[in-house]
Amino acid sequence: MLDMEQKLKIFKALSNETRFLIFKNVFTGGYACSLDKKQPGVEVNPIATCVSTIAEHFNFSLPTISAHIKELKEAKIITVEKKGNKVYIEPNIETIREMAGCFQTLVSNFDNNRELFFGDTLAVK
Amino acid sequence: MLDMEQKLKIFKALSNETRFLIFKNVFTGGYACSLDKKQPGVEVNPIATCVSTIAEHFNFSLPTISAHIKELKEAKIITVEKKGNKVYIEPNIETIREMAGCFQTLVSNFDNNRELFFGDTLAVK
DNA sequence: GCACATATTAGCAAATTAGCTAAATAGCAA
DNA sequence: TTGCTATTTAGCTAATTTGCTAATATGTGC
Repeated sequence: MLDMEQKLKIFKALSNETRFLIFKNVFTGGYACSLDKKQPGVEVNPIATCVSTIAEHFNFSLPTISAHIKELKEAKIITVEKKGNKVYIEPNIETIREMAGCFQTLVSNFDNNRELFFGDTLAVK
Repeated sequence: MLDMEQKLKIFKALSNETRFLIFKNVFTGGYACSLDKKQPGVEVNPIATCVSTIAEHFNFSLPTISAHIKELKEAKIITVEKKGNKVYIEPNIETIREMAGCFQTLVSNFDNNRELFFGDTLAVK
């Protein structure tokens, strides 16, 4: 279970547009690591990518993107794995699964309380 | 569907501890409006509360809490309704339902892609 | 070793956020 | 009207965040 401190980190990490876009692309596999194109034999998760590849997609400096990635890592939204002189970034789906569960629990409890109190159900639009 | 701008607002609103605690208490009905205790006949949602009642639970000034509530309102996490000279705060469950859906979609797509690619399923811990 | 590629760290400036008090607004009620 | 309650706005300071460049690892390959 995610404690409050961890949830706050996750919300903060995802509240910045640049970090949100990195998150989006890491999770939906929007990038391929340009280095892997040059070294097709290297064994990595096919949706992993690396810092400089992500940075190519933004008009920000590499250190800036590196710092954003660090924050996503500390929020446990992504994991990083160093191979050679590259750092591969991978989605941490378990954290997202937990977030889905937290929000869903809130919704279920709310609907259930409503039914208990009012004896009705709230129509979902 | 929540667009990116709206999602960023929601994440930012929930990234601050004070706002997170207000959110938590509004959604789980932790508070009763002290004013309603004095006027038991008034017709309000039983889990609604008002700004000064929420502020009683924090060691911050009323204007500070008011500003936090405004940010939760602009993120559409809560709704506010003015009745007389009081502002009642209610949870906006639809936004939370959408968030649950967004995270769940991400998880489902991820698991599905994994199955398509690797032919396996990821055990949920 | 030397050059090159990848990434992080350090140090700085600008912008934003989060808190405060005082003042203003708005509704209720004597 | 006057006073009281509830809330917001204005103006301010301190802290945090987000960006940069320059410098510093760290790993690869000649």
